Amino acid sequence: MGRRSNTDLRRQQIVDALQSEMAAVGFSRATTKSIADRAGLAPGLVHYHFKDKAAILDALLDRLIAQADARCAALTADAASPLDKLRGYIAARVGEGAAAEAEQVAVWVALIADAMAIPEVRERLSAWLAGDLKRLAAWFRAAGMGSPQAHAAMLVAAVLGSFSLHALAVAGVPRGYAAAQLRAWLDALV
Amino acid sequence: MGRRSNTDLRRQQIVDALQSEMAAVGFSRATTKSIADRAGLAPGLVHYHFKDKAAILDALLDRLIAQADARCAALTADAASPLDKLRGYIAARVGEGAAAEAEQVAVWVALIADAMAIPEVRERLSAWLAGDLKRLAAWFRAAGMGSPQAHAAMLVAAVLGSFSLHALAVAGVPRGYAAAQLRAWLDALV
Amino acid sequence: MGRRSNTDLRRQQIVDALQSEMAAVGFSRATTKSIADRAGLAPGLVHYHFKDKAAILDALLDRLIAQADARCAALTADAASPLDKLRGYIAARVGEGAAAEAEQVAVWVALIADAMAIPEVRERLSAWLAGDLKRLAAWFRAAGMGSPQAHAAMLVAAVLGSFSLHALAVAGVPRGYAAAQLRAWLDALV
Amino acid sequence: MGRRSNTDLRRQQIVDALQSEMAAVGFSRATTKSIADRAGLAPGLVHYHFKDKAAILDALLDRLIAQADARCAALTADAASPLDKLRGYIAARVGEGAAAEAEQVAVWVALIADAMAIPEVRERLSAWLAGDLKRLAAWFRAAGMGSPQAHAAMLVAAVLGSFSLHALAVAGVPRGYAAAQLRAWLDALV
DNA sequence: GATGAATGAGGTTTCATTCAT
DNA sequence: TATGAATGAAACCTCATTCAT
Repeated sequence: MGRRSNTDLRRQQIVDALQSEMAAVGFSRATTKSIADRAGLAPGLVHYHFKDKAAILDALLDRLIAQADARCAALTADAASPLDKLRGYIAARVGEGAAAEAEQVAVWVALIADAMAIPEVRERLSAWLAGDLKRLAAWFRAAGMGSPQAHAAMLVAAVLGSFSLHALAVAGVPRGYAAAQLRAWLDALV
Repeated sequence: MGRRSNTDLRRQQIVDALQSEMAAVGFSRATTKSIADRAGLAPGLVHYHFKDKAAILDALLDRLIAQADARCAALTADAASPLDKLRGYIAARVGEGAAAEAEQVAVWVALIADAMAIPEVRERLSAWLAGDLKRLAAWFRAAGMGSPQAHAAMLVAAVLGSFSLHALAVAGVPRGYAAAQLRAWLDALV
Repeated sequence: MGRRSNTDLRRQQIVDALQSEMAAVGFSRATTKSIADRAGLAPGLVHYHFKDKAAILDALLDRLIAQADARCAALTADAASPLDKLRGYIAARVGEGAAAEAEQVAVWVALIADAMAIPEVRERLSAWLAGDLKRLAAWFRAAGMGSPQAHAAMLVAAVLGSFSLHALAVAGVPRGYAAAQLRAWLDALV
Repeated sequence: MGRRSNTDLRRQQIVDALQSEMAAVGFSRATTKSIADRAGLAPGLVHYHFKDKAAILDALLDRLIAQADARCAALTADAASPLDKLRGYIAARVGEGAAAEAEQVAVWVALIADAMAIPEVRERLSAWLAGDLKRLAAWFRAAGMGSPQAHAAMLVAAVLGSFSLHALAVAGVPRGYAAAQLRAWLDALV
């Protein structure tokens, strides 16, 4: 008896819709109605499944971080050396199809800007990146390089910056430059 | 003979205020009232001096680009070699006091995110960065390096990314890492 | 032969829940969901058993009036004199455990306020109180007192007011003052 | 230069409108639109002058309490004895034209019900009534009567209850019964 | 130029009610 | 009977913009 719950599906749809909206117009320009429309749902339903707009953003952040972590884990798992782990990280972040979808890249850029205005988001992103930084620094150290933290910061910065450049669709940016350049930089450091 | 016009002063105050607001909450969360308050002016006055909110953003963009260009010009003007010009660029963008003020950095990050949603802003930023890219590529080429466009893109990406990292206040980022790392990268390229 | 109907139980549960909600937040702030939650039922079930929110209120009013009447009847039934009937009324309304439960008192106060906005409720309450008034006036008259209607009105007013005072949790109100004071007032009238 | 402020006038109008709305339908049924309509103002203007609905209620409470206090002060000021002060209090609360306007009485009844659901309102009302109670008890004591607190509570309860009875428009309630009855009760106590 | 009130569209959220299962 | 998702109207509030003074 009773009705089967489809909450998980609906939540996914709504989070998908927010992701698209954020890529297109950012978080504060995304309206609950535009999200509902994009998801093909009635406006009220959005708030049936999420307390408020911020909760959808939260769920999206969960997902993006999980995806990024998974991708990174997959590409560093069977790395033989710290150096290979670093290569895996680069591939995970800016390699083929890494952020192949322009949408995902745009979302990250929007997210970073919004993070500054929404404390909770800022803290989550900041903490997550700090974790990446720490892990990268450890690998740089294990690979016998000096100033591992500076290298780690540079690497993360380059990744984030390549997202911005991509999102802005700047003319004159060669295809696949980021992965190639970062790998070359890494090799030069050894 | 009437009073002296103070239009320029007022416009500056308003643009200053928008800059602070954008650094704090981004463009779409900045309200005309919050801008007016921060400028110490009455709300109505904002629209006397600017057609609408977008016009203030336009003026801010004018100023930010002019400042960045001026700084870059100053630090590359008397560079003897292409390599020194590149060093000048790095210093201009991430050197001591370059964007020393957290506010300016935050504004750039916000601007990039907003750019994706406001076509006019996106085109201006994109065109401006494309210009930087072109100039940098020319210098890389003149310095005898291969794939100058890729190097230029990497350099710009690293700069933008260091802004994001700074704006997010990520823990574990060493002070002044960006300038040092980019200079070392440049030297290694030679 | 189907299952045994539990409609009556369900209706009771729902009315109970509305009573609690009204005591806590009043009728218009009580939502069908909050009522369902408190009753431990699914939201949809509320409207299966009641046409709409107003119908639950109606049922609650039925019950509250019936309880109050029953209590009054019990305490005046074997009164020997009109004066004893009046004493019974006082005991029924403000005596030990009369509205001992803060919840019931709060519900009455909320009900009276809502009555002003919901014509049907107002008419029912008004008619019911008019009946009380009439009965009380008859007893006052039978006890040989002048201006029986005024006495009756005073008595009812004092009862209702003591509910308000109780619901507001005003400091400095002695325990059990209402019954004591009203009995003394009655004795003084003789 | 500039525009003369009319904030005080507007705030009064808005508070007036809320008072009427509350008398008619209570606080939670009063909508910002209905308040604006009644005040003859545009909806947005309400929020220009008040942060939110609760702020209007706050201002209304300020005014109602001030009016009630003023009336009480006026009628007890030149009382020769504690007993006369008590008579003044009764006149102030339920005397001729005291709450002559049905609207004011209805507002008080609505307010008491809402008080239970809005902590801030409850505390203000509760504290204010506690103050009345204290003052009344002092007068009863000064008049040489026993259990002054109980008498004070009874008096306040009777007043509040007479408001409820009035608001409900119960049939069979004699005109002016409250003042007469309470005066008689007071005399009998001596 | 300057002030601050006024407007009204639109955004977020709530919720009574309906309905598919 | 029962469940819980779905709907859409309406409530509250925000804010860019206009306008009277």
